[in-house]
Amino acid sequence: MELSERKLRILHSIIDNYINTAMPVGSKAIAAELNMVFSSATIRNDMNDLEQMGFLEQPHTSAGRVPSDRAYRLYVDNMLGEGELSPDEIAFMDRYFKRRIGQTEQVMQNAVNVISSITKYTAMVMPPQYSDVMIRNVQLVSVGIGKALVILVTDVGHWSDNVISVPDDADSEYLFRLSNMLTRIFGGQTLGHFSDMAVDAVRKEMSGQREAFNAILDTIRKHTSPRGRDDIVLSGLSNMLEYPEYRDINKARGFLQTIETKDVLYEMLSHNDNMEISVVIGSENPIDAMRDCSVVTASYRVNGVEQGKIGVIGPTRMNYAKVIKVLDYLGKSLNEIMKDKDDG
Amino acid sequence: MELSERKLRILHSIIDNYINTAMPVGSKAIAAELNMVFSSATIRNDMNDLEQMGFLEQPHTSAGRVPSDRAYRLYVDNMLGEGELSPDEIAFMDRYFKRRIGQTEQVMQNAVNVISSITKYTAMVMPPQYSDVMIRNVQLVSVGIGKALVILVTDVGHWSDNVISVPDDADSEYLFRLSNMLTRIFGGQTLGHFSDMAVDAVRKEMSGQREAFNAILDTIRKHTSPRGRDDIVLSGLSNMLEYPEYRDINKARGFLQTIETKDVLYEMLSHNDNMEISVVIGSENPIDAMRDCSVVTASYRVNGVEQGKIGVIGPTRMNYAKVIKVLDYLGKSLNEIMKDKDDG
DNA sequence: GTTTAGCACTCGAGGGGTAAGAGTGCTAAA
DNA sequence: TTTAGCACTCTTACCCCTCGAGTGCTAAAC
Repeated sequence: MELSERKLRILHSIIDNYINTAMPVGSKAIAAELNMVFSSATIRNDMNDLEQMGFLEQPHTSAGRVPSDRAYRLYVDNMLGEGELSPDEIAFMDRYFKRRIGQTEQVMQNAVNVISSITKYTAMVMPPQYSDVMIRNVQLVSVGIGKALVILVTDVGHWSDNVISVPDDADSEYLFRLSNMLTRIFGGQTLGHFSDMAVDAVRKEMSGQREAFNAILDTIRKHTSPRGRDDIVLSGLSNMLEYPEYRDINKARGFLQTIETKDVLYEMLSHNDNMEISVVIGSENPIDAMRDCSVVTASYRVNGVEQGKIGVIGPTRMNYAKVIKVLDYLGKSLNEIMKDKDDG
Repeated sequence: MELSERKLRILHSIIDNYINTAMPVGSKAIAAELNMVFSSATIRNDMNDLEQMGFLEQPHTSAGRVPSDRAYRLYVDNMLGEGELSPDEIAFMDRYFKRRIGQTEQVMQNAVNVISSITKYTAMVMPPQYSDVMIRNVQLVSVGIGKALVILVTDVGHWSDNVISVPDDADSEYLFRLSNMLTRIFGGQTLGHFSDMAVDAVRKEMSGQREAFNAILDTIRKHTSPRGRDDIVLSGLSNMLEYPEYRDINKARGFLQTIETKDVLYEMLSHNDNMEISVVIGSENPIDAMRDCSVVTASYRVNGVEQGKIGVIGPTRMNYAKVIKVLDYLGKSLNEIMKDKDDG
C-alpha cells in the first residue's frame, strides 16, 4: 500500500486537527475540511488504509482517528511548513533579553521563561559547558587571613567561586607573584585539557603547599566537570496541566515527578548527538517515563565553541512547527547574548 | 459555651484523624478512639457544640465533621505535643549536609530538597539577605583590557559578580592602588548603610572615572537590594498532587501556577515579622490564592545577623507538628553550615 | 477500478433512578 | 448529663437506557 497524495493530505489534516483539539478526528470533519471534494466514505477508506499502515489509531470502534507517533514523525520530517514566527512573537522574545543582564543564571532563567510562555509547554535549559575554553589568566586575591580567592579568566568570561587556604603569612605581594606564575603556566591552555607538563610545573613551584595546589587544580577542573542535573533550569511546569492529556491527576503527578527530579531530563539533555535540533516523539524516547510526551531540544553555541541545550517538553500532539522555530530563534539569541558576557 | 476538657479531646481527635485520612470524621469513630468512655451520642452533642463555636464544619448533612481553620489555629497554638523528630529523620537530614558544599545556592537547594522529601509537602527557601554585613575589603582584578572584576569581601563571605570598565591603560599596579583606596574608605561600613561621606570620598578620588565609580557602587548595593522572586528555591511541587485536596486538576493547576510564578511566595517570604516560626492557616492568609493551604515559615540567621527564610506549603490539614520541628531543626542546621562559608 | 450513498452496527457519554451506607439530630428515658 | 433508639438526609455507586458520533460493509454509480 502506498501513501497517495490524497492520503497524505488526509493525514496532514487529521494531525492538524488533533493538535488543535485533542479530540479524535472523524471522516466527516476531514471531508468538510477538504471542501467536500471527496465524500466521507472515500476518506473513511483512506483512513482505514492509513490505520493499516500504522499512521492512525482508533481509541475505540466508534471514535474518530488519532495520529500515531509514526504519523507525527512523518509530519515533523516532511510536512512542516516554512512559515515564520509572527513579528509579535519575535518582539516578545527579544523584549525578554533587552535589559542588561550579567549572570549566566539570569540569562538561562529568562530563556526558559520565554520559551515556556510562548509555546505554552514546559521548557528546560542546560547551561553551557566550557571544556574547550581557553584560560587567559589565573588570579589569587586575599579574602582574609590564610584565605585566597581563585579567579579564573577565560575566553568566555570568568569565574571566581573557590576559596583556598594559603599560608597565614601570605601577603598580597606573595599572592601577586603566585598569580603571575599560574597565569604564565596555565595561560593558553584549555579548561578541559591542560597539559600534564603545566601541572607538573606548578606542582614544582608550589611544593610545600600541596593543599593550595590541589585546590587550584580543582577550581580549574570544576568548570569542565559534567554539569549535574541540578544545573538544569525549568519553567512552565504548570502549563502541562492545561492539556487534556494530563486531566488524570495520576498522570499529571507522574509527569511532574519525573520532570522535577531532573534525572531523566539530564539524561536527555546530556546526550550529545550534535544535532542542531532534535525531535523525539513519544514512544521513540528510550526513557520509559517520557514515552507519552515529545521532547524537542536544540543546541546553542557560544562563540561557536562550547554548548548547552534548550528544550521543550509537551504532549505528542504538540505544535512541532512552532516549537522548532522558537527553539531555533532562541538558540541564536543565546549565542548573541552569551558572546560577550562577563560572568561571576 | 465553653471548651470543656472533653470537647478539647474530641476536637484534638478529630483533627488528628482528619490530618491522616482527609475524610470527614464521624461521632462513632471518635467514640471508638476514646475507648467508648462516652457514647457516640454524647460525642455528637459535643460535636454540635464545637460546630456552633466555629471549630468544626460539615461538608453536608450526613457527613462527618471537618476541622475549621480556627480549629487548626487552636491546635497549633495549644495542642502541639512536645514529641521529637525520630533519630532516623535527624540522620536523614544531617546526611544531606554532610558533603562539603561551597555554593550558597547548593546549600539552599539541599535545604529545600530535604524539607520537601521529609515532610512530603512543597518546600521553599529564601536565600539570606546581607544588608547588615560589614565590608572588609574591596578588590579590583583585571580580567582583560579595560575590564576589571569587583570583589567584595565581607564578614560572611565574598562576592565577585560584577565586571566594570576601567581605562584601557589601567595596569595591575593601578588597580592595586585603587583597591587599597576603596578598602580604606568602605572597610568597616555595612553593605546596607555605608555613609554618604564614604561615597563622596570615593567620588572625589575617582573623579574622571564616573562610570567605573558608579559601577562599583552598584556592586555594593546589589547585595543589599531586596532579593527578587527568582531567588526563591522550590522543591516538592509534585508532592501536593498526592493529596486529595488537589484531586481536581483545576485546583492543582491553579496551585502550581501561583507557586511557580513565585510572586505570591515572595510576598509571603519577604514579610518580615521577626518570628522564629510563623504558621499561617488557610483563610488567615491575606493572599487569596493561598487561602486553601497553610504556610509555615521559619527564619534562619547566619552568624546571628542577616537572615533568610525557609518554609513549607501544604494542605490546611498538614502535619503541623512535624513541619514545625523540621523547619526548626533545619533553620539551626543552616546557621551552622552557613556560618563559616565562603561564597562565590 | 474508484468513488459514493445507504445502512446496520458499535461504543462511549450522559441522564435518571435506585439502593446502600454513613452520619446526623431529635426525643425520651436512664 | 448521658445514652439508646429511630427517623431523616445526603452522597456514592451502580445500573440501565438513550443518544449521537463514527465506523465498516455492501451495492450501486461513475
